[in-house]
Amino acid sequence: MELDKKDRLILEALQADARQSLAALGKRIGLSQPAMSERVRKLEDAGVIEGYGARVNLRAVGVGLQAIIHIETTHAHIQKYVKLFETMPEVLMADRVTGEHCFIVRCAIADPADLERVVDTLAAHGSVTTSLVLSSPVRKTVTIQAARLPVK
Amino acid sequence: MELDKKDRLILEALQADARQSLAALGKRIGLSQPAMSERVRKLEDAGVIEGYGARVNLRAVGVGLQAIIHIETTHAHIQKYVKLFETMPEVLMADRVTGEHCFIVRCAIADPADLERVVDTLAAHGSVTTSLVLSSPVRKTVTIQAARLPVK
DNA sequence: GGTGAAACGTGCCGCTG
DNA sequence: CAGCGGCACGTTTCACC
Repeated sequence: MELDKKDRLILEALQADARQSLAALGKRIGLSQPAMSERVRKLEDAGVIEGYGARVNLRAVGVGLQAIIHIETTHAHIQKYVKLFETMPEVLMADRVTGEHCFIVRCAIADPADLERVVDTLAAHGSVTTSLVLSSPVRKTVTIQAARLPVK
Repeated sequence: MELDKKDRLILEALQADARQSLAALGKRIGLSQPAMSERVRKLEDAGVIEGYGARVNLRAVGVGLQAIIHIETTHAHIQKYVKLFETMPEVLMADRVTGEHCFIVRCAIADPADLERVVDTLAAHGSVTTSLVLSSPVRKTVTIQAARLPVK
């Protein structure tokens, strides 16, 4: 789908606040409410907008810390890891990457015992290197998905 | 703020779809619409909900690839890097971490030339190690913020 | 829980390329 | 003539009491 200037403005505005009304959105962009409705629907149908999410403060749901864990393993274990990630609520994001590591995994950690458990679990089929997140100077909006909220 | 079971359900539901109506939300949770309205407002005021964002398909906005770049530098350059990140639209996320690296940075890349430019820029005050993202088996919802959408 | 106000979806018409 | 935006209407949803 081809995006024009107004589509980009709409995406910007919806990322800043996805719950604003179509009328407000229209006012900001310079379009009527029905026109906005139409454009947003098209962006959704074309898959440009994949959905809308709330940005939840992780500290408020008991996640005091995040860890970025690098995993090195052999090709034979790749699929096992993918399945493992899916069962772990602490795993916020897992990327398969090029380079000496196979996966880079971001985890939500409640406390040191939690971290230990996560590291031990992930070390099952490979070796792990753990970095703790001290601060996140840039964070262009990470939301964790509903079903995976770590249970407190 | 203390979250009860229903608050957690609300957070889940809003992360799955932030644009659903309060009435629909209430039906799902088992609360009246005014009660929902009140709860959501409190979650917002308490900072548990930090905002609402659209999840945008990065490919649709011209980002074909992501790279995770590790930066090693000396303490004197930390602040310079933070400022640098903020000026770079390609930087989606930057975390300061413990371990041998100082920063782990996730970048949105349009094409190889773009990657080269980003790497060169980031290598200004330290040394970088680049990993390309092949796939993201788990991605509990990353949205990039409006103002930083890479211009195509 | 109820009520006034605001938002949403739809159908129709006019403009423009 | 096709695509897109504006206007007006009925319906739903919201905020406040």
